[in-house]
This record gives sequence, C-alpha cells and structure tokens, in this order.
Amino acid sequence: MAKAVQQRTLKTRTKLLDAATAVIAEGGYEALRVEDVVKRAGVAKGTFFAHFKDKDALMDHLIGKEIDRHLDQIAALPAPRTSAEMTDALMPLAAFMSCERYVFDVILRHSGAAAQREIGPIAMTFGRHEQVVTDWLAQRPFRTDISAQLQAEGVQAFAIQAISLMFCSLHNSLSIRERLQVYLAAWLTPQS
Amino acid sequence: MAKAVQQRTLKTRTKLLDAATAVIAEGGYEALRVEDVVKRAGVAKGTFFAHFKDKDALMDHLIGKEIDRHLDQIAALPAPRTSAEMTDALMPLAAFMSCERYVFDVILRHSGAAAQREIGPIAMTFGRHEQVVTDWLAQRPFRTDISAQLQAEGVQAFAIQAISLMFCSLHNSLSIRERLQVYLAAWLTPQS
DNA sequence: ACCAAAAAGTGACCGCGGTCAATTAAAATT
DNA sequence: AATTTTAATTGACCGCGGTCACTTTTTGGT
Repeated sequence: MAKAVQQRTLKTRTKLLDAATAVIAEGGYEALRVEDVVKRAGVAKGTFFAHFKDKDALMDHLIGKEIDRHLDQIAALPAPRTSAEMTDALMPLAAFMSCERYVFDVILRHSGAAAQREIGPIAMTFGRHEQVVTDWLAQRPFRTDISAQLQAEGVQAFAIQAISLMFCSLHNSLSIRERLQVYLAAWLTPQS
Repeated sequence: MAKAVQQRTLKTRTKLLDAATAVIAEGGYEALRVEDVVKRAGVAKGTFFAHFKDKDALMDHLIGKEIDRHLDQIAALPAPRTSAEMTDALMPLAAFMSCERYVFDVILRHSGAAAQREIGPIAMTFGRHEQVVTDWLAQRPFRTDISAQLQAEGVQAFAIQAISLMFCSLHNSLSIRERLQVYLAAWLTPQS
C-alpha cells in the first residue's frame, strides 16, 4: 500500500489553495471564479475538480480553516463568568461569519452533513464549537435545570439568529453583539 | 397613468406560475429548470426573466405562498397553553420547511432582506410568523422576565435549529418535533 | 382609422460550474 | 531497462442561469 498519493498531488493542491487564497484576498469570497483560480495556479480546469468535488467543497475547506483559527483563540480563553463575557468571547467568530452574506450562506449550507461520511470542515467546526461552549457551561453553570449540552445548542442557535437578523433590514437596529447579548442573557440566566 | 399592466402580462405570469407548479409537482423544487418551465409555459426564456428577477425570485414566490398557507392555518388556531401545544401548532410548517434540503436553503437565504425595498414573500412570512407567536405569548405568558417579542424571536431561532439538526448526521437521533419540544420547554418555561 | 410611443416578448448569445474520454507522468512488475 | 499498471492531468464539451439588441403587440393621441 505505502504511499498512494504522489508529491505531485500535494504540490498541485497547494498551488490551487494558494491561488484561491490570493483571489479571495483581491475580491472576497463571493467573487471567486474557479476559472480564475486554475488560471492563477497554472493548471487545467479538470484538475481542480479532481482535487475538490465542487466549488462549494473549496469554500468549505477555506472557510472551515478560518473558523478553526477563531475557535483556537476561543478555546484558549478562560471560561466566561457572565453572559456578557460569553458574548464578547464569541464575537470575533461571529464577525467573520458575517463578513459576507455569501460566506454566511455557505456556512449554513455546510453546518450539517447529510451523511456521516460527508462531514466537512465547517460541519466539524460546529461540533467543536458546541464542545467548547459545553465545557464552559460545565465549569460555570448559568442555569441548572437543563444540560450544558442543551444550553450550548441554544447558544449556537442564538448566534445564528443574531447574525441572520443583522442581514435583515427589518431588524437591523441592533448590532450582532447587542442582540447576542440580549439572547444569551435570556437563555442562560432566566429570571423566572 | 391608468393601467400600466396589460392583461397579456397577467396571462403570461399565470402561465409561468402554472408551469412551474407542474414541474415542481413532478420532480420537486430542486429539480426545477427554468428552461423546462418556459418550454411548458410556451414562452421564450427572456420572458421568464422579465417576470422574475432570477430563478430564486420564483422560488421565493412559490415557497413564500406555501408558507403563507401554513401560517393561515396556524393563525386560526387558539393560543397554545403549553410549550408542547406550541410545538404541535408549529410542526406542519416545520415539516414543509424541511421537505427538501434545497427548500430549507432557499428559505434561509431569503429569510432576511438586505434592503427595505427588497423584502420578498419569504421575508414577509418571517415577520408574520413572529407576529403570530408574539400574539400567542402576549395572551398566555410563559415567562415574564422578557418581552413576548423576544420570546418569539427565540422560538424562531429554535425552530430553525431543530430543522438544521435534522439535516445533520451528527444529531439525527431526535425528530424535529422531539427536539423542538425540548427547546421550547427550556426557552419558554425555564425552571431556575 | 392612422401613427408614434411604450410595453411585452423573443432567441441567439454569454459566463461559469462541472464532466469525461483521451493523454501524460509516475510507480510496480518482469 | 523494458513493460504493464495505476494515478494525475488535460481541455474540449455540456447544462443551465441570465442578458440584451431586436421584433411584435398594445395603447393613447390626433
């Protein structure tokens, strides 16, 4: 069996990823065209699709990597003691997720994988995110009537909602931070 | 000024919508091709795009209409007295929203409109949904430490989350109903 | 009834994601 | 070293959403 992958493959993949990163640096995620990427990488179009199932898979990879970077930062933080602290801790990630409408759409599309086999980078980060928040909540329980895991799922749901409403003209009076703060307070420290 | 729209226009529009409905009835939303629709309607391709900004606008219209139908049913219901009753009341809508992965994606993409002018049918239904739930909550408060409006926003966030996780292999042990039931109980009737 | 202006409709064309039979390069076998 | 086998790459091609200069139809004014 040994090495089934050739170095050539890795080199091509690196060229493609570097080219994609450069294209995105110039025009953002939405403006990325596969044809631009392959031209820049100096390979044929078909080669791209031998490395990535489709354009979405490339986005999944790149955006997933970026989310992971933010999660590294978040995981290194001490467990927040209040819902306000938790809001602050989650904000950098939320800011990235909302940097482009297209990026947010890609994230939502990939947040859950239909089949066990197809769990991609972004879906992985959602699992990781849930774990990080669950660990926080296990350390410093905000409310005790429901499990930390359930609370973490709620935190995720509210983060999505806060970002969604930021893109909505009917509800854009509050910033993501302000809205998330209100949600988390109501969810993690109910007063009745 | 008088009538700027000709009957011809309405007739063509009807033909397009009927054709689209027929195509969807045969192969579902995801399989809809604009070319099939115009062929069936007996008009040219360009005509389609004179009536709908793009394919997404057609989907927005058709799916929005379907959601509205469900909201009519829901609005006619008496205000639920428990979170379990609310879950039951919302389930038919949730079932439609999750009938196809593609449909759910379209709904998420259109749930908020970027500009005030561009509020489409689906975005309207989200406003209406929020209003219906807010009215319920105002009648029979579940918790009183936060506003009915805020509670309604949370209900929406959890409904989305419950559907999302149904499409996710990592979390598909529970049905939408079971998961939504747990969420709403924790959100509307916290015990601490 | 006639004509000019406005509205509606047409279809060849383009952009771009994605495919696949053919080609080339690398590894395995003799 | 020559040959077979397997992996990687290529680019012409396709499908389908979307555009636009042009034609046809309707309308409103005279």
